Amino acid sequence: MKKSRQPTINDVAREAGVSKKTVSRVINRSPLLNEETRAKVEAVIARLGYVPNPQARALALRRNFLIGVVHDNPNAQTVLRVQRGILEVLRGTEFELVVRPVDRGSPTMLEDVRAFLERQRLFGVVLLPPISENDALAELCDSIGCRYVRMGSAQLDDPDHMVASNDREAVKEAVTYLIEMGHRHIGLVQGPHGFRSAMERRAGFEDALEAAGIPHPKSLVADGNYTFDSGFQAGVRLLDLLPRPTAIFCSNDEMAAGVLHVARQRGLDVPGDLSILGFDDTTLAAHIWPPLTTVRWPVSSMARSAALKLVGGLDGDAVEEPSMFLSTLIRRASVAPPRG
Amino acid sequence: MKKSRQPTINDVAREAGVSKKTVSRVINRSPLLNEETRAKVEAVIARLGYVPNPQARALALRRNFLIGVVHDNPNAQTVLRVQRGILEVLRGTEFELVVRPVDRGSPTMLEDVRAFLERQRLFGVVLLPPISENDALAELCDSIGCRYVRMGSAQLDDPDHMVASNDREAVKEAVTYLIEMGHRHIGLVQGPHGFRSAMERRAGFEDALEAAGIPHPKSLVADGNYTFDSGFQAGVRLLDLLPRPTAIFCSNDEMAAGVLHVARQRGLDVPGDLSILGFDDTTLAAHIWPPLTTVRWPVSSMARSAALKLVGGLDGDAVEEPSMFLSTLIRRASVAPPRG
DNA sequence: TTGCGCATTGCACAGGTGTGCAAGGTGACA
DNA sequence: TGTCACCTTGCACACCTGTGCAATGCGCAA
Repeated sequence: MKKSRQPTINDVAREAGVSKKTVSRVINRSPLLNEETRAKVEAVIARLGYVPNPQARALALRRNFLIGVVHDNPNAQTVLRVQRGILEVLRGTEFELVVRPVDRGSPTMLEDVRAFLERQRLFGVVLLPPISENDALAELCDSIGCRYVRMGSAQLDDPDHMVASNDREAVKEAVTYLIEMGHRHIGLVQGPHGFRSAMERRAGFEDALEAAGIPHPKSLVADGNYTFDSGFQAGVRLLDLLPRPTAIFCSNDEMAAGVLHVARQRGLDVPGDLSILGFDDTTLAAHIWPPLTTVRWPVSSMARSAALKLVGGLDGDAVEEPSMFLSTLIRRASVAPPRG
Repeated sequence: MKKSRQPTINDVAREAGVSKKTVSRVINRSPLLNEETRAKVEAVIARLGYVPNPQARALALRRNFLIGVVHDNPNAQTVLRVQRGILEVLRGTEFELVVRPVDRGSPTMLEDVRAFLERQRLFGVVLLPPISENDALAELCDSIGCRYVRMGSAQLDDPDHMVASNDREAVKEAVTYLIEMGHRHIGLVQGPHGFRSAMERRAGFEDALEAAGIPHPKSLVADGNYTFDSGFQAGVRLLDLLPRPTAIFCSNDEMAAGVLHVARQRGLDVPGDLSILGFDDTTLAAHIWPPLTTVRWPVSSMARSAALKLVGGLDGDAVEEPSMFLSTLIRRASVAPPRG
C-alpha cells in the first residue's frame, strides 16, 4: 500500500474499473444502475473499507448530515430526553446530533439562529418548546431550506412539521380525577405567560372545573415559571389562603416539588392535608417523597417521531410518523381524598 | 447582484483586488501581511458580509470545527451540566457541539468511536466519566490526532488532557463531618465496581473512618450502580441491619434519594433517625425533602475548563486552565447528630 | 547600475464528492 | 440491416478554502 490515507471514491472507481459517477450512484442508491455493476462496486467498497467523506459530501451537496436541537427549554430532564430520543433514531445512520441552545430574550436570537443554520447547513432541526412556538423561527427554516419539526402542546396545523401532545385533555382528565376524589378547592400553579404549554394546561384545568360546575376564583391561580423556586413561591401564596386548597395542580413537576417543600415546612401531610399533582413525569416525580402523581408527557416518543420525520423517507418509502401523542395520568402517592 | 448565493472568498478577493491566498491570510490572522492590505480586505469582508464556508474549510483542513462530547454517563443532570459548560465556552466561536453517547458494554465500542472520530474529523472531544477512564480511548484519540480532555476523579497524570476533582478528600471531609456530629455507625452505598469515582469516594469514606479510629465492617457497605433503584435496594439492606446505621453516605445523590425513600417507607425521620449524605449536588439534592447535605461536584467548571483546554490557545496566547477542581461539602438538612 | 535580502503576494493545485449533459451500448421492430 | 428508443455509463466541472513554492516589489549597499 503506497497510500496510508483512507480510500476515496477515486480508489474505488479505479479498482472497480468504473467511473466516479457510477460509484456515487451505488452509494446514493440510484435506481438507474445495472445490478451487476452495483454488485461489483459494492464488493470493492467492502474490500477497501471505503466510507464516503462527510466533509466532501457536505461541500458538494451544500448540506450537512447534522441534525440540530434548537431550544431554550429550562428543564434539563426534558432537553436530555429529547436528545436521547433523537439519538436513538440517528444511531447507525450517518447523521450526528448538534446541540444549540438559544436565548429567547435576546433581540438577536433570530439572527443568531439564521447564521447558525446558514453556516452549518444543517440537514434539519428539532425545535423544542417554548421556542418552537415562535412562528418566525419556523418561517426562517422554511426560507433557508432547512427541514424542521416543532415539538409542542399545540394543535396540529401541519403534521409534517409538528409533533404535539394533548396536554389540555390530559390535564382535564387529571384534574377530574382530583374532583372525583372529592376535592372542590383546587389550586393551580400555572406556567409562564406566553407559553402555549402553560395556556393549554391551564385550559385543561378550567375545563375540568367547569365540567363539574366548580367555580374557580382568580385567587386560586398562582403564577410560576416552571422552576422549583417559582413553585415554592406559588406554594407559599396558595397555602396562605383561607380556606386552604385541599389540592394543587402544578403545570410541571419541578414546581410541584417546590409546592411540596412549602407543605413540608408547614408540617402539612401530603397527601393527607394536601394533594399535589404535577406534569411531565420527570425522574424527579418518582424520586421525591411521596412519589408524585403526575401527567406523563411522552417527550421521548415525540422526539423519536420528530427525528424520523426529519431523516425518514430517505430510503425511498416515506414512513408515516404519528404527530399526536397522548399524555397520560400516572397515579402515585401524592394524591388522596381530602380529609373530612 | 447577479448571484444570490452567499459571497465566497473569490468574491472578496476580486472586490479587494487581491488573491484568495491573501484573503485567507486575513481570515487566519497570518502575521506576514501588510497592515494596509489587511484593512482593505477586512473592509470588503465586512461590506459583503462574507463568512467562510465551514464545509469547505473542513474539507481543506481535514478537520471539522466541532467539539464532541463522548459519554456513557447515566446521569442526565451531569451530562447536561457538561454540555452547558462547554457551550458557554463555545458561544460566539465558530465551534459547534456534537453529542455522542456510547455503550461501554458493547464489544465494538472502541471501533464505533474510532469510526466516529475518523469520519467526522472532530476538532476535539471531551470524555465524561466513566468512559473517560478507558485508557484505550485516550490512546485512540492520540493516534487519530483528535484533541481530547478527560474528566474524572483521578489523579493528574497529564494536565493538558485531564480535568479532575478531589473526590477522595472531599468525601473524607464530609464523612468526618458526620463523625464529628457523633455518628459511629455509618453505612456506605458505593458506586459500581470498576468506576474510579466509586473507588475514590469509597477511599475517602475509609480515610475518614480510619483517621477517627472507627472500624468499618463489610456489612456496612452496600453495592449500588448510581441509580435511584440501586440506592433503594442498598437502603433496604442497610436499614435492615441491627444495630441500624445512624448515617449513610451515598456515592451519588440519586442513590441517596433511593435510601431516603426506604427511610420514608419505614417511617424513619430524616435526619432524626437517619442522616443521609449524598454526592454531586444535582438539582435533585435541593428539591427533595429534607434538602440533601451533599458534596458539590464542580462539573460545570470542569466542563468549561475542558472546553477551554480544547479550543483555547488558538488566538495566540495559550491560557493556562486549571486542571484540579475542589468538591466541597454543602450542608443542608439531611444530616444531624444521632439521637441519644 | 547591479545584486542581494527581505517583506509581501499570487498561482495552481489539493481536498473528496455530486451532477448536467452527452455518449455509449443493447435490443426490438420494420 | 437500419433506425429508434431506452438503459447505462463517463467526462469535466462545480462546491469553497488552504497552502507550497515561486514570483514580485522594494530598499539598500557595492
